[in-house]
Amino acid sequence: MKKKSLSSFFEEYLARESLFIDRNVLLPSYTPENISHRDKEVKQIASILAPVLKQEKPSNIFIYGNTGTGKTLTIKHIINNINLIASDRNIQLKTIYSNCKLKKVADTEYRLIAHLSSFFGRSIPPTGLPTDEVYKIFYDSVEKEKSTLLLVLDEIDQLITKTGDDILYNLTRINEDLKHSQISIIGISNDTTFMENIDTRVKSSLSEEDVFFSPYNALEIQNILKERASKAFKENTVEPGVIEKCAAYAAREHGDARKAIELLRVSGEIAERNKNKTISLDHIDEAEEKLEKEKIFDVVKTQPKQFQAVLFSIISIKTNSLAAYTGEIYDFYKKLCFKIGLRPLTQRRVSDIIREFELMGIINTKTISKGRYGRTRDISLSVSSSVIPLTKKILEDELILN
DNA sequence: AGGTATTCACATGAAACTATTCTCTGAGTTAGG
DNA sequence: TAACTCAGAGAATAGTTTCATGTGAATACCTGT
Repeated sequence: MKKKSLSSFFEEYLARESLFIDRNVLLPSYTPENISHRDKEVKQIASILAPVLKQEKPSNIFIYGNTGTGKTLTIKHIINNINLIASDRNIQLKTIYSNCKLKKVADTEYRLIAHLSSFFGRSIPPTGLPTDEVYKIFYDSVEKEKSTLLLVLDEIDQLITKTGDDILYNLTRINEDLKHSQISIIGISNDTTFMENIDTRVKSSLSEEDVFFSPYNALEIQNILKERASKAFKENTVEPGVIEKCAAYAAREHGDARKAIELLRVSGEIAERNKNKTISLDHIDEAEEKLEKEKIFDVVKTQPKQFQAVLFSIISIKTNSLAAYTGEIYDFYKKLCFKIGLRPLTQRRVSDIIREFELMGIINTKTISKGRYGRTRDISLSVSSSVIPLTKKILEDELILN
């Protein structure tokens, strides 16, 4: 009986007409043919990089701007084009794109170099070797290649803040030693203030050229969305006002186009699942809520026990009183640990954990001084109150399950 | 009243420690010639 | 004697702890009026 209904469900699913032509167009991994509203930047970067086609070393570039302003997209687009021409004309050129945020791939000095070496077919063990050794392997493989190397380091700020600026220094120094090859570094950063606090020597060598990506305004996001929507959805499936609303949402988030596109995609998915023929404004609201829920549930479930315990403490205190301070949370947390048989961490560590939750965007904190009564952080939840009870429930389950 | 010094309750920073995972090396062992 | 095994040294890394220093403003304490 059940089997039958299930198969009929699939039948129906297949028979139903999809709203999408190509869902991939709305995924973050999609690279469009041409990039709108970034002509100036494309031209600028292209002219800086053009010398590689004459076997000359282009300047290092530092690209910065907020998330979702098309930095990665633009650079990938340009790199693709250069690669095409280079292979056409038989020009010795190798480009490597590496995202420094990816855990276990390129988020430390050792791993970054190991990762880069892997592009030359050298596999390097995840640990055990001295870092110098890894540098040597990298150096040798680059030297043997006898070509120009364009190195794109995305989210380079993450790498530098985590491991210090030696890497950049070492990389630029390797370049000086190379005889038959040369390396150009293209650093991409989401943090617009990042350049201010790194070593001046490194600074001047990395940012021989600067390119700034300003946030898209609402109108530009609308255009981008329209373009994507026309490729992703069938005709007349998007109700009027939908694009505008998505754009407005993203403009609120500092012109983050990625978010707008994601919102549109999820709206489409919801509409399709509800068997609606069109995507309406209500679907966007639903999508927005769904995205927020997913964000927090993901975090909650994947965090280690200690983090969960801290978050649970925050939520518990927050639901009982208006203000939550570090001290109270730590007390609650310690009792909680005792109850569930967890070894409590020091307050120092818990303080860091709280900070990390803030970085994840789950809570907001504000350091305040209560004068004679000390200094602390005022902690508030930054997720909508509708998801809190459920989050608390999930945390409870996770914690008790040991 | 007005000004200055204290003081609280943490924040923030740096260094050191712990545990885990992994490679490399070289001594000892084994099996075949 | 060559091949193999296996323990120990050395690395990288994540997650902490320990120690040290910093900090903003409500109060306590003066001072002179």
